[in-house]
Amino acid sequence: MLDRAVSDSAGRVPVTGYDVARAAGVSQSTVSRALRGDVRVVGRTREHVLRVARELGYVVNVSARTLITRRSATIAIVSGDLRNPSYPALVQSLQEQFHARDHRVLLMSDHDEGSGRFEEDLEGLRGGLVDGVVYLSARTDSSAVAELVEAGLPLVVLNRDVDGALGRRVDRVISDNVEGGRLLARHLHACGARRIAVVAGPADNPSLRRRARGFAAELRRLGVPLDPALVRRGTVTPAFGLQAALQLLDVPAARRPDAVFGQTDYIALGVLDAAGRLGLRVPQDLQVVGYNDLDWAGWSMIDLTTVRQPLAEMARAAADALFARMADPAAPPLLRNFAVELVVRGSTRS
Amino acid sequence: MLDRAVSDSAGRVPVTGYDVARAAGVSQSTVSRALRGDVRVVGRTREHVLRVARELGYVVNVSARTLITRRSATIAIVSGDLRNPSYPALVQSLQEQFHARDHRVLLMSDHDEGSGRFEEDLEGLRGGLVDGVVYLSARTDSSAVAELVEAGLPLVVLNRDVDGALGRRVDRVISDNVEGGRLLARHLHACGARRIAVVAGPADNPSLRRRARGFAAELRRLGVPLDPALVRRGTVTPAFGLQAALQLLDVPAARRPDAVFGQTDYIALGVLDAAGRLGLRVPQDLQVVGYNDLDWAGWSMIDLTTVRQPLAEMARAAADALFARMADPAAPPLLRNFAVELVVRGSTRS
DNA sequence: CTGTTAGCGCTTTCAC
DNA sequence: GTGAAAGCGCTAACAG
Repeated sequence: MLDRAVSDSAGRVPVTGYDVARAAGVSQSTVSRALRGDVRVVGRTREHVLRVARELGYVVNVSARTLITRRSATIAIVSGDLRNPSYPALVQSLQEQFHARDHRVLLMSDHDEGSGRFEEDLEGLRGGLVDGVVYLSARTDSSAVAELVEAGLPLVVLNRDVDGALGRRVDRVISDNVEGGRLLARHLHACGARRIAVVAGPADNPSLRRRARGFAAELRRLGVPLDPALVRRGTVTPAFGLQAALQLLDVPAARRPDAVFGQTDYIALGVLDAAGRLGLRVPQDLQVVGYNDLDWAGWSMIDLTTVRQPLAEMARAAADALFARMADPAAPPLLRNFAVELVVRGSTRS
Repeated sequence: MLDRAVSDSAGRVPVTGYDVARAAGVSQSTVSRALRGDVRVVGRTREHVLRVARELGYVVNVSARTLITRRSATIAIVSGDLRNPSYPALVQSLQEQFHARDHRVLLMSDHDEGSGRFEEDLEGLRGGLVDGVVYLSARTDSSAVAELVEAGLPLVVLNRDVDGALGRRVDRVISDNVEGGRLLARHLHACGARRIAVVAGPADNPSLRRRARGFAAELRRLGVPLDPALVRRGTVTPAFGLQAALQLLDVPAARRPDAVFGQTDYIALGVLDAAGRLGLRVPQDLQVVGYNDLDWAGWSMIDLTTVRQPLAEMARAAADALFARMADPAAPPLLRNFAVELVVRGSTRS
């Protein structure tokens, strides 16, 4: 009886299938079969093997299994900074979806844009680390996505529009940002807003751009075209929303906007803050709308009119799409565009 | 020349080190060395190998490497539901810490408590899937932690007190909840509060329990002991905070509390909401304090007095502790207890 | 410096 | 129904 003394980084001596086989008096392949519930193993043998395995504290080695089956049962989620409140709900929903399908989730963050570290990580993804990728970061640079698709890795882009030729080749699960923008424009107009300002996020974010397009187009159609002088562009943060709104609103009443569209709830929050600081009552003196219907948009102290995307269903659809892609790499690219919903609250006159 | 036609689930034909070796006219082990930057490979050879590897699109197979090195360069983070705002910031910080140390992050959620699925997942962790675990869920049941430690897996518990014998055997990075409770009690008392209510979370959460202990002890010391009739216990949600506060506050003014301690900001939010609905002015008619200093506690519409934990430093300490544990499994258990800080805002009279 | 060789622990033919 | 044997792709001795 060989005395195996190999230990891993934690100093543990791993129990292998051979150890179980020896203790159970069967062959290692029978252990493997028994543990995977192979029908060919007769009941008595199987139960015996399982008991011995449990007694020895045997756990199957994931790497060895992955190496031979070529399936890691792991999905990568490439997310933006979780402190940005757009991401956690989506990541959690995805995690639940994949968990329910017996897959693990590797969390990747792209925060180090341009540093080269991210590109390095992507390489890992191609090394059999994961069976598929859900990409939900708003990273402006699509080359990462392109590279992964090129490498043949199943990939679904979630909640992020993709421009150009790539957009037509990759699976996408998105919501109707153009319509969302239209809904807000129509609502604000119906509430009497006529001098409307926009606090926008980065120009290279395709989702925000579509949102803006729908918003502007609808206002034009309604006869109150957007005044370019009332558009501010910056980051998706309350801080920028505050700063931009202070600029826009701290002017003589006659020239002051009567409504502000914050392109995300996070921005709109800063706008609400600015209104408070300037003593403007919402919605009497100023109407405010956001986008996303984050958790806190419904809290009574915020009470923000906004647009809701069906995040949970989108996560489910993304998981479905990814598994479909894994099952059939040659299938035509899929596009699911979910309808959005206007959520009217106290920040507009309704 | 053998024509290899094995393909993985995505239909890709993987390029192996042997393919590179053949194309470069060297041995496979030289390829391995060159790619890992082994000093023994001469410059000329190395560059040649690297170029060929790049041309062929070679990526090292992670499973094979893990199988032999017994290090997956992956850390598991066991988190609670990311929609609970306590978690995202911590998860993100940890992700950054491990990323900076060239480790990946496997995200595990414990949401399915008691379903058996979670236990199943833990088994995976023992199968060489990860090199270590950071446990930051508030799951009441510590058996999972115990099991992992028992199995010899390096594990650090972050931001969560652990009771009993286990607590003395496991590495912990926490903050001083007792002191945090004291700080709030002292502050409320100094602000004139005398009839103080508490909206508490689950009784089996050790962190909240310590927080409560410090709070109650300090009030007692100050001569205004907590009235048990003014304590409500429930879930860590604004909804419960609202409901509990409505009960506590919707009474004749003489019997009404003049301050409420929401054991987390998330609860305190519901308390603020209740105050608003009952027409109570904060802080004139009612003072409110929370705990955690979440992102939104500082927004002007919330403006909540609370206690701040140094989350980023705690995440760094947790990563340090975990790597130390991986390096020396026999080291004595570590306990890092971070100081907390009172953040005074507009919800108390200061 | 480079090549040869022996596994890591498992799944999966192929025999019996 | 079970066992023997052949690798999966890589790292790490050990030779030379």
